[in-house]
Amino acid sequence: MKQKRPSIKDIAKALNVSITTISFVLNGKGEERKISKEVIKKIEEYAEEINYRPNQIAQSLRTGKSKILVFMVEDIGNPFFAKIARIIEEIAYQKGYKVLFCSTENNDKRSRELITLFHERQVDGFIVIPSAGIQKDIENLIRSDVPVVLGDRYFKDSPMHHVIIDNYGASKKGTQHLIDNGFKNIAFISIDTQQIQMIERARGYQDAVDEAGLSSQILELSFDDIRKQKGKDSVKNLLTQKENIDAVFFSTNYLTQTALEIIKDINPQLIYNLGILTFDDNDFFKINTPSISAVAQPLQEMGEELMRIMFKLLKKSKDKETPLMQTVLEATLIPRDSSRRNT
Amino acid sequence: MKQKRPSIKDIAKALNVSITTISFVLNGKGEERKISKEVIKKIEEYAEEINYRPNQIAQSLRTGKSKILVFMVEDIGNPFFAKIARIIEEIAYQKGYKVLFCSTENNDKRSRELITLFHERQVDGFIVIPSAGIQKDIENLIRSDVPVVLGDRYFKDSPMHHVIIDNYGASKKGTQHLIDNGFKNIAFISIDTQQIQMIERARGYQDAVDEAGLSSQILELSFDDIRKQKGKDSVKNLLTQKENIDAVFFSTNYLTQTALEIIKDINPQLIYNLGILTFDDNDFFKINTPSISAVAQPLQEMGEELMRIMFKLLKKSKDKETPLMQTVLEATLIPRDSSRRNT
DNA sequence: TCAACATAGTAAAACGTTTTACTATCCTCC
DNA sequence: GGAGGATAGTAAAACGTTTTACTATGTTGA
Repeated sequence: MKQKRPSIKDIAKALNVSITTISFVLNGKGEERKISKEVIKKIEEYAEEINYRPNQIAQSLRTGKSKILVFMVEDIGNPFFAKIARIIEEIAYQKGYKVLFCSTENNDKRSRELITLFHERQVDGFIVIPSAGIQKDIENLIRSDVPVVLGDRYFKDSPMHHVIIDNYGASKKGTQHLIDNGFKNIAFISIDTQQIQMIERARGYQDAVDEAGLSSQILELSFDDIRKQKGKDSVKNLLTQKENIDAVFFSTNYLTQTALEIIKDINPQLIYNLGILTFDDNDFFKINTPSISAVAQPLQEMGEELMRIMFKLLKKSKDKETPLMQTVLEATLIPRDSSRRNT
Repeated sequence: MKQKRPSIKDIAKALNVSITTISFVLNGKGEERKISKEVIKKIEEYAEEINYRPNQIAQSLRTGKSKILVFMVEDIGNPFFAKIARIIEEIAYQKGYKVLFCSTENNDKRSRELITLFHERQVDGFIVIPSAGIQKDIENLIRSDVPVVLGDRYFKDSPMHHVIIDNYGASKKGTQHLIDNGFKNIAFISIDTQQIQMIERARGYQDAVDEAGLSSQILELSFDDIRKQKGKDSVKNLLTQKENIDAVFFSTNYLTQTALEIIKDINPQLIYNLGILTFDDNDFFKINTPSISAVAQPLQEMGEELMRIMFKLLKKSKDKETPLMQTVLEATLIPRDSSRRNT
């Protein structure tokens, strides 16, 4: 026999106390509301005994809060995002929040739909890795007083809370590392996007190369072409036609992944003669032969920082203005074999 | 000015119709309940016009359904699970369900807590990759009439709906592949666990080796030790002390990952002289030098099948018994360089 | 003595739905 | 002319909380 979960009403009946009193006591307002010690004790003990848990849905209906956060990423199957997700999940659960994950596929339309969907279902807050074209939608969201924190990227002319890394600096540092190791013709392979983080990375590369008096070579692939023949051909062209290229800096992890495949395809030996550096570390870069040097983003800190800001926003009282919280973290260069020049 | 979302009440007021009528119409029961065409039309048009969306929380409170599913995995940061998560997410959203992901860390206590947590918050269904010791908890869950589907593993003496692969067959086939390629001393490295899928994999290996008249060598690491020095030392011992071992079959992807690191550590050349085969494919195995042969699980089908069963369960009427749904899928052997014997 | 206040609670509305049970009006048929 | 049935709805309870406004009783102090 499946008996239903006890509700406040059941406690009320059993103890012959009013629902109100119980609610006050269980919400820790017993003292404040002048409920006597005995009654408080009686209620707490009984609640414990029957293992009472408030019905979250009823609470949500009444309070308008759902205790659910949503984490919108490009692709939850991408280890970079999956790892951050893991960290966020952990912190959220500790504070009694649950996290919904969803993949936007970097697609504005889909992102918009998801935002609407979750906004309607009244999630309490959004942690978003935004696709490039949803600035307006996010602005609307914020205007309707929903806590939003952006990660990894932001919108240039729209001040929002965010946690990013110093992409320009990291990229410049990475490029410099290649230069220091004696590479002279460094190509930068990136995504054809208006996303600020990619632009910054390209800028960092450009400046480093310029300052060293070297020539630059930027290849931008479209997000959709990457895994298709077209994308592969572009990379192939870059690496084979221009024979002078001696190192490649990839602006993001999934590019590297595809490119390594292509490089292997072109010529298995090529990888040993090419300097390789990638943004975003990955467990496998360490294992690869040669191991791949990376500019690693501080995932743990990013997750923690995103959540710190989110909880600040969740706690803030409606009336008083919250100051803009924008954190810029530093990436770490992890030099491995692939960026060593073998003479 | 933030205006609140329209509710049924607002429509009622605007159109001068009762709440009941509106609810019927919007739930498609207009005809059935003999509401006139004009009223139906009027209500539908107005709802459209003001972009009315029912409040899911109120619906949940009333109906007891939350339209939320939970997907419990070992670690959402593990690409194997992240990929399945992605597939499940996709299907769920299409049907108007959302998915909560959570990581159990293969820890019974944590799993139990999560089950309780979500059960209390009345999620509509559980898709679980169970840790070994939570059979009782899952049984309880099922007893209280919550749809549950297990993935990847199951409990031997407890009939539940599940989607698994033929681990024994896949493992045997993999081992056989190594044997066919001329390896004579194949070690099997696995996890020290009672989980059925691991036991089956070990059995497949054992049988294949036995049938070929070769000697077997099984190393079981504890889940906790894998990333610690202790685990590394064990693997190192196996590979260096017993000089006769010429191939290694890893029972799961994160083992392979750690092991490749260790192998590289011991001697960068070793990897070329060792046959390597792993369970679970990964984008990087293809890229690695040498590329790593894998026994790949059909992620897409697993996800689809899990959801197919879940929706069957969600739809079923309480009274009639659902037959046990247990799907066994086949894994695919992907031979790559690491299982080729270089003489 | 009685106004004022503190104490220890409680009743009832509200959140936004769904659903059961009801009603008012008209029509038909004998 | 009125019983019975169809038509086209509606009122109100219910889901389980939170919260506002209220009350009954006792205590104090001038």
